[in-house]
Amino acid sequence: MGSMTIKDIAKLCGVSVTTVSRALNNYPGINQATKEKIMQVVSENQFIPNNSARNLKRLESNAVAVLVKGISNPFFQPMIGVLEKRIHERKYTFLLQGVNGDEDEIDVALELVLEKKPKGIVFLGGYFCHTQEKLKLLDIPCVIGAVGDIDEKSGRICSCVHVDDVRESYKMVDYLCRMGHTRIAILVASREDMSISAQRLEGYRQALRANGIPVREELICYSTTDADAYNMERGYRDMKRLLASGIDFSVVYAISDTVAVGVCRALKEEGKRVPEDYSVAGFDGLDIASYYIPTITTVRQPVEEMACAVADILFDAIEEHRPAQHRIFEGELLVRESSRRLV
Amino acid sequence: MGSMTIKDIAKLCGVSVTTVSRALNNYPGINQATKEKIMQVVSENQFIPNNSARNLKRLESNAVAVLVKGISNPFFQPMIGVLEKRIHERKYTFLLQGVNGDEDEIDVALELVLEKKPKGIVFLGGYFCHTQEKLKLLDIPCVIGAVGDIDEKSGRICSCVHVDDVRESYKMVDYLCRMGHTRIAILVASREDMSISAQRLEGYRQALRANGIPVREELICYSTTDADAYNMERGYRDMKRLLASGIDFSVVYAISDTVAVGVCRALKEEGKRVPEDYSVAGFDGLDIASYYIPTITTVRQPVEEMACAVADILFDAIEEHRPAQHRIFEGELLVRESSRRLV
DNA sequence: TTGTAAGCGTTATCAA
DNA sequence: TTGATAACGCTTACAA
Repeated sequence: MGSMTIKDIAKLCGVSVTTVSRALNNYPGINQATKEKIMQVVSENQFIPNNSARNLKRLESNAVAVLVKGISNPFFQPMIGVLEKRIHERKYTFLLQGVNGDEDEIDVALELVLEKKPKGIVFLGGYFCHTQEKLKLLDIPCVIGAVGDIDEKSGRICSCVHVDDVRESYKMVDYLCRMGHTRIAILVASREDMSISAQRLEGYRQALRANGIPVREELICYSTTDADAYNMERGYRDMKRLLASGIDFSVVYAISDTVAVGVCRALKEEGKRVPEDYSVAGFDGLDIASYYIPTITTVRQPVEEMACAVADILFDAIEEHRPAQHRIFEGELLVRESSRRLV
Repeated sequence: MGSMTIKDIAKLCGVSVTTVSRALNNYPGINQATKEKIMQVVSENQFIPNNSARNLKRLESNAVAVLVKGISNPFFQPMIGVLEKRIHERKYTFLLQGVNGDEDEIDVALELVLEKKPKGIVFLGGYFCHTQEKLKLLDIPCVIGAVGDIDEKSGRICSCVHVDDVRESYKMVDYLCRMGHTRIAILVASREDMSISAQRLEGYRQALRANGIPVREELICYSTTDADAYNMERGYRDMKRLLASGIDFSVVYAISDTVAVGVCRALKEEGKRVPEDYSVAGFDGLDIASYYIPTITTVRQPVEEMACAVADILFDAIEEHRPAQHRIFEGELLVRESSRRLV
């Protein structure tokens, strides 16, 4: 049978729809006995309230939405976990929604706001270059997590939490230089990328310059596609290509730890030892970087702390009406087995 | 200003709401000029239709929902990717929703059905032991992906696509036995688990029996918590514990490849070589298993094919009204560097 | 080709 | 403590 409505329940209980609604929503000022009776009929008939009708009528909800572009990115997994926990602790409903690669996250958010009326939104992933005008339309507290810099004007509307990708990347490359490396290959995303990949590349350039090492374009290896720029296969493929090219280098710095894993495997298969023949470095500080053999030198982003900050800032804005905040976290250079001093 | 409605647009254009609705929904029988004018006003004012109102009124949508319990499980990532692609190809809207660990997936689905009226649902993850009664309430085509066996009666209502976890696990353990191993440690989920972990353990028991090897309870290592039963840290921790216990074994069979990674790392740190000192085997056939050093012996589940089957079965049910189907896929034993014959 | 008006299932307002 | 009733923003007969 085509699912019950609140009216059917009202009829079955011999009360009005208002009373049923009150029972359903735990409103005060309703007779305990009436309420119990209603709730029993509700569960006997497995009645489920229609959320569309609720959302349509309700002026506000108690939800916080998390929109993730690239939900398969392992970097976001601990973030999502922490966010879920925090949001629940604060007695909000946690709304997780994936954003397709070809969708505009703000458009998705705008629809969501009309539909579900969340109290706040967290954006994870994506590029995030939106006009302030569009951001203003959102009109509820927003925090962007771990997407690198956003432009200054937008920053007054949206909070953001991230590491300084240029600086952290600089840290890594500077370390490699100090270890005596001068021919440092880097695996970045596509040439068109304007996001974290571009920033990490900028850090690379700055560090080389600061160490008096010329930037050699042939050592910058761009991904041909944007889709798989961050996976193991990509690192594997490009590493094999790099080795075959005969280009000389002593260390490979990969845009992410997953790519670094592919790099290590390719080296292994070509009979090269890490770090004896080539050093390898990654970025992010994923679990796999510390469980791989060899463990992989990386820059750890403090994901859990960052996720906590995202939540705190959002709730500050929701509950205390605090203005947008920007928190930049310090990454941690983790020197591990995959890199060594060049003698 | 508090967001426009279709009425405002109608007023601005000097037409009725019906006409606006027609323009918005690409209905036939509307003057091209009127339509263009309306669409211009719509975009000038950045009008966004309210989905709650739409869903409330509409008798059906064109969406297919994918509900994932444990969205961070790397096993589901390629599945989700393929599903998204297939669903889009068929011109359906792809709805991805996470289900919290403590939520009942059917309850979530029931709400969703009322709210969004999808044409079909895919369930990934979770345990899936629901009464047929409850499943019947859903009343739209459902496919359960990769969750192992569901009980027979439910099977008439829901389709399912999976590998035979008992048989595949048997395959792995039988292989290990044939390689001369008799002391095979296994890392499974918690004692209470009734899902894939229990089935893989059953396959282990059967294979040992078939090979005339007694099942030794001390070689069965249960996870203390259910939450992290499948991650690297868990494998690492339990492996260290197992080594410290002094229990004798020649191979460790982990419930998943991620756990196997943790196992390998722990062995490495204790100065043990894989496979010379201990063999290691995993399950699932994740990318990392083929990129790890050593590459990890595993049973590959044909995820992409399985995801395609999920989609095909669902669309068969939606468009051709075909009854529930069950497809059991064959896993593939991948013998790799992490295991060896015991001499 | 366009408009009028009746719902969709709920919550909010007000009165009883 | 309860109930009538008017919205919420949209789609869809049906009428013009």
